[in-house]
Amino acid sequence: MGTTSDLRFFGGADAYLAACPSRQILDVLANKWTMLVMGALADGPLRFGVLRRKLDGITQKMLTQTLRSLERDGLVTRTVYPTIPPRVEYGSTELGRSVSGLLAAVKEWSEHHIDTVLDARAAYDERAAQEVEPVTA
Amino acid sequence: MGTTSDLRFFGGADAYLAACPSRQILDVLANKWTMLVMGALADGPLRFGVLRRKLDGITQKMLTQTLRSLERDGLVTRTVYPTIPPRVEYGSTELGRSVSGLLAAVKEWSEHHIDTVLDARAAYDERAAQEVEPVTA
DNA sequence: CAGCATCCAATTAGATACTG
DNA sequence: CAGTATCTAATTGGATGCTG
Repeated sequence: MGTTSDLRFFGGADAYLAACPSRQILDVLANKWTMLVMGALADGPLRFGVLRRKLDGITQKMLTQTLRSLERDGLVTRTVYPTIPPRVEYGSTELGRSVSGLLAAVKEWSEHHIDTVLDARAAYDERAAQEVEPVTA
Repeated sequence: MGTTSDLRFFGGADAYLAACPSRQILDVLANKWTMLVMGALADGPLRFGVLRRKLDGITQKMLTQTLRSLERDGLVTRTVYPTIPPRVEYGSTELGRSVSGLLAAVKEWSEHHIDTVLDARAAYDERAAQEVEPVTA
């Protein structure tokens, strides 16, 4: 590791500190739609409409908003083909690909462990219910 | 891989589907405070007050709320020592440890790439500014 | 098709006061 | 110390209508 050109926070970024800029991008990444969008784009570029159908439940507003945010932060590219009707493709940048794997891992963990989580949740809720309502006998 | 006892969604969980339960835990994980809390607990148990000071900027309310949610989902343990004043320790469960590494990776990515992101953001904003205000000459 | 603008409902988060 | 409870401010998100 030689010298780098940008040392603003080199080696000093700490997301535990509220004022650290890394919190800004962590906020963007720590978002349900960001996780799913980056995961969907990891395999290659997709058109807006395809993305919207893939991310079941997302509204047009949220998808646009999420994509703009990711584009602004250099994680996603936006390519407009001036056809009629317009056609817009979104793809992952190299920077984006460097993080999409991490986000996909979280998504996959969720899919693999949801049953265990649901069991824990049910057990917790039942325990809580017994404590407030020890009446029955 | 033999048979498992819980097949509710075995092999079928898909976070892209709005109705898939995995979305529920993804929502919990895809949260700034969850990322930081799980990261902080990855190295070992911590007391409430220590956690609060470590996670700069978190309010007592948000910390309690986040910890309760993680405890409910089986990612975090809560141990109360009935001393005076009370002492409560939070630690990662085995399930929690299986995901905290993934979350820590996202946090670390943020710390390592924040400068690049900030540059991209500045460039994007400048471009946007020029487009609306081509006046100056 | 891929948006933007607007209005409004709902959720979330902060501040503050109080407790075992 | 480690909370709970409450009130309010701010943000988010959904629905709808319009446009190049």
